[in-house]
Amino acid sequence: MSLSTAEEQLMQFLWKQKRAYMKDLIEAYPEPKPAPTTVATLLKRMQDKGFVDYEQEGRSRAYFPLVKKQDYFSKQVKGLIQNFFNNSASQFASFFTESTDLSKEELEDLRNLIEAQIQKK
Amino acid sequence: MSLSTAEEQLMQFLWKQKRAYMKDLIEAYPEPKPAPTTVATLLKRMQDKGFVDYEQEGRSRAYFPLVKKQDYFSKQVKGLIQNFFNNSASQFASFFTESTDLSKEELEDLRNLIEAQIQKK
DNA sequence: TAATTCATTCTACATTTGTAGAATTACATT
DNA sequence: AATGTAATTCTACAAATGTAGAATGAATTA
Repeated sequence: MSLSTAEEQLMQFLWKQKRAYMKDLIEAYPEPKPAPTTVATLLKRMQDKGFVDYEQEGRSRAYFPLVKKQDYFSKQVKGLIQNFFNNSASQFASFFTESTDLSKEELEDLRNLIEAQIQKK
Repeated sequence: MSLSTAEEQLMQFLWKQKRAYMKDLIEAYPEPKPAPTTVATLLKRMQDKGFVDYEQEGRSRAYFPLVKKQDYFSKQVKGLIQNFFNNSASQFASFFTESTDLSKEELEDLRNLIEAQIQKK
């Protein structure tokens, strides 16, 4: 089960805020903001899908993510690699570094990082 | 406009075959294969979305992709980077190399590749 | 206390997606 | 020519998604 586009957007706000009330979530949206009922529906569905939960806190609810952004993200990338690179992460990596326009500094940082990883092996 | 999951799967077959008849596409599916009408519907929708076209070839049609796999893929990655790394490709890259479990050889290949890119700048 | 505000639930409805039957057409084969 | 077979079009329908009004409840404030 995964998130739809609208749900994912909302999830982003939730990841950023860690814990949020309806009010905060609506505020996070750019204009034109959705109706509170819309957000409520999305939250409900996301809860059914197991991505968020809430804690009743006095009058209203404090919503929070159940899934870590990192984990969700990893799954996305894994999916992409599977679909487009026949599951080869390294093939993905080379395509990525070639097609993305990284600056010299960024490339150097990246090289150092990889260097460090090689050392570990 | 982007492809739905089912459409994307079909697109993968089309990218692999470059040019294909209905028959070939259905063959590409694993069991249980979808009904021909299902594939036809998907192709129609993909055509409306501008992702495929066909050439009438005698009795039947030769379908072919209008969008390159690379381009489509790039857009996907760009979207991910935007959503999860605030548009920083280098941040994405480091997260990627850390979280993916590349072998020593793969890492070395990657380093060399990056090294070569740095030289170019 | 009455009026206002905010969150939540219920209900609803249009659009998109996944899937395919029925009918039609056009060739392929007997 | 008669029949089988594959491709296409039309139609349909259930599920998922995007969006929100109406109603309700509860807290806030005038």
